[in-house]
Amino acid sequence: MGRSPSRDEIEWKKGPWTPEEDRKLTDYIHKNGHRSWRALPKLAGLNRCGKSCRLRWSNYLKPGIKRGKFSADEEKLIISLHSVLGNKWSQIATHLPGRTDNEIKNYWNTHIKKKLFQTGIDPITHRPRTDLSLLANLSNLLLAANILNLMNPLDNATRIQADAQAQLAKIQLLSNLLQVMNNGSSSSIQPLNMELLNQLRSVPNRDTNNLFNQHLEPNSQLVNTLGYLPNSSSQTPPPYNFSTSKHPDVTNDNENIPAEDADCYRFEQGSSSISNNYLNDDDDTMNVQHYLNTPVYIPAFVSASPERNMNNINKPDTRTTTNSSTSSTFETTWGELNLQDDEENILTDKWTGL
DNA sequence: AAAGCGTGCAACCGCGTTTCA
DNA sequence: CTGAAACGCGGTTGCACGCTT
Repeated sequence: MGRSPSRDEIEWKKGPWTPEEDRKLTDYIHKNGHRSWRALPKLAGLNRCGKSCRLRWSNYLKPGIKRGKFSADEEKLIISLHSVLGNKWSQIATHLPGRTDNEIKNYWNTHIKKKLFQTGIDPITHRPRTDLSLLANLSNLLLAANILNLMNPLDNATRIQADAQAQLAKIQLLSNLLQVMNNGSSSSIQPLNMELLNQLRSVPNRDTNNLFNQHLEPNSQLVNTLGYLPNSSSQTPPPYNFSTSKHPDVTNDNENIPAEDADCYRFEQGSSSISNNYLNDDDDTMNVQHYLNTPVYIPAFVSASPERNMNNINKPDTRTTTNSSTSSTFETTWGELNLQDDEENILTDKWTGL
């Protein structure tokens, strides 16, 4: 619908508010409230349109508005909420006391969006970027790493830098490749994957643990930022996406399954031990049946993905995990989840493993 | 020192929705 | 019921500020 501005409104003052105008507006609203924004400017002695007054009040002058830097928790919350609500800034703002929709929107556009993009996450879909330019950049990174290694094999500093760069490139590339390849998809992308995969294998790696053969920890930065691990295998994010992470209290002590191959851990009711607890390839998806209607302990970022009902997650438990190969630490919040009968197919259909 | 450039954010604009006479 | 006015929301703009060249 909309309404074209009347002649009077064109005359209103625009631009930044002066302290004097702020004082007039605040004084007036404290004394009289703001029943009619349209009538307010005249009554308050302001040469501003009602809309401008409303915006100034609700975004800046209203008591209780929190100014300043967003905390890490607030940032996480914004990202989580955005993954569910999209650009519904006013709805997001209702979950952040003291923050306005405008402030959250600005923070998203100037900080978070950029941060996610640099981390390789599409800020719109909240899934890893799989666009060709990104893959091309990674390809260049790998090439650079190769060149650095070849240029000066005896120079320790250069070698360390090249190794670090190669490691980074591998992690990013492998992560993206897996997402693209899991797509089951597009024949045009597959040859590119193979080419990049070969590049990946060709990068020299002086570590005794060849990264390519290691089991990757989930991208901790991504997980901590998003609260869940996104997956690009479908148009909409899948309800589940198992990671290789494990609860620190759990040791995989049976069936000769290497701990790093276990993807999902189940606590026996009334016991701290685990059994029949792994899902590490397609055949193991059958084991899902054993999980039905029993508590399953999985990372909360799995269970808290957008489609799931958050109420199903019990006993949140945040633990710090150390990646032994990189000595890096990251926090994962675990939760107990009761799978329902009708969720079996979701698990088996969406399960994607290395 | 100054021009150019990038960044962050307050404020504006346009349009959809709700309210009310 | 209808249409104008008011409100609310999301996208965009423009300016101040800081950094780089």
